[in-house]
Amino acid sequence: MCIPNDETTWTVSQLAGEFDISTRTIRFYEEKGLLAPSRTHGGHRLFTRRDRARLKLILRGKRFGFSLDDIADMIGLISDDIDEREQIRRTLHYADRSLREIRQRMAELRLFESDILEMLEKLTLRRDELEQEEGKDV
Amino acid sequence: MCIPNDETTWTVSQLAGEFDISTRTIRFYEEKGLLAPSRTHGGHRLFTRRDRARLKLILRGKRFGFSLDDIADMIGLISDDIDEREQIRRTLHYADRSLREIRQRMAELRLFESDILEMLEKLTLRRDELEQEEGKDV
DNA sequence: TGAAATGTTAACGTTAACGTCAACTTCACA
DNA sequence: TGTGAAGTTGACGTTAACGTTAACATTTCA
Repeated sequence: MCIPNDETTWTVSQLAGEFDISTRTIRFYEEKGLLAPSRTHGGHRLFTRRDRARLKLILRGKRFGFSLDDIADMIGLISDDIDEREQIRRTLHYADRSLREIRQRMAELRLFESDILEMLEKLTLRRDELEQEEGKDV
Repeated sequence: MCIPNDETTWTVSQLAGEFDISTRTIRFYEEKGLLAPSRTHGGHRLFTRRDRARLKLILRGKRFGFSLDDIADMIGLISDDIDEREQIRRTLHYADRSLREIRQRMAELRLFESDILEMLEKLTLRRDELEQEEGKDV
């Protein structure tokens, strides 16, 4: 009746290897409340498919210049002291903001692209100009 | 014969105000070689339309998580110790790389968007589920 | 089963990107 | 022409995001 639960798990170093970051980085994200992996009996971290997806999101956010605090807002901080409905409400709220932010960045990225293209064009022209001069001079 | 040169200039605080950054930030960018405004007789910085465009590019790059060193590569550091052709060659080289990088980010941004959308959808479902339960319980 | 690999927390170190004085100079304008 | 606003260069302070080391515990596998 239920979709069979995928019980695959990962260790810190496995995830660190996969995403090319240090284990320290992952632990740091947990310190900041961005991750909350479960533990083995001995206390070792155990990452589920859900934790992995969250890490992926964090790293993606980082690549766009969002601070860890920004990202915490976006994905909804893990707070044990509020109930699930409130948690969902918060996350939905920030998800909405995030979407707008992302679309804004998308537009900016296009501007950035055209800036670079323009620069490229001008420099190419200037280069050709210099080559002309050289042709005469030398 | 030539396009009339637009001689508009700006002071540090004018640009700082326009882009909502501190004058210190602008000076810092100059220290790093990212900007090279001309000076008045007295030594005050004077920004041309070109300098302003460069600053805009720097800030745009920053918003995508590029470090100042990355950006320096992208727009071509200002080095007096090489000639213009070499300068242009370098800048063209990095501009090319930058374009690829930018397009890569664009694709990632779309992934980011769909991640958030997916999360939004799931949470909305879960919320509705919770509301159903509450309807029964209370 | 025992030892090498991998994990843990705690604490201090590092670096990029500025913020914040201080002491002084230049600019704009009444 | 003088005075307040704005600018200048040091120099040191701060913060986010980890790196690094130490001292110890747990896992894994021959």
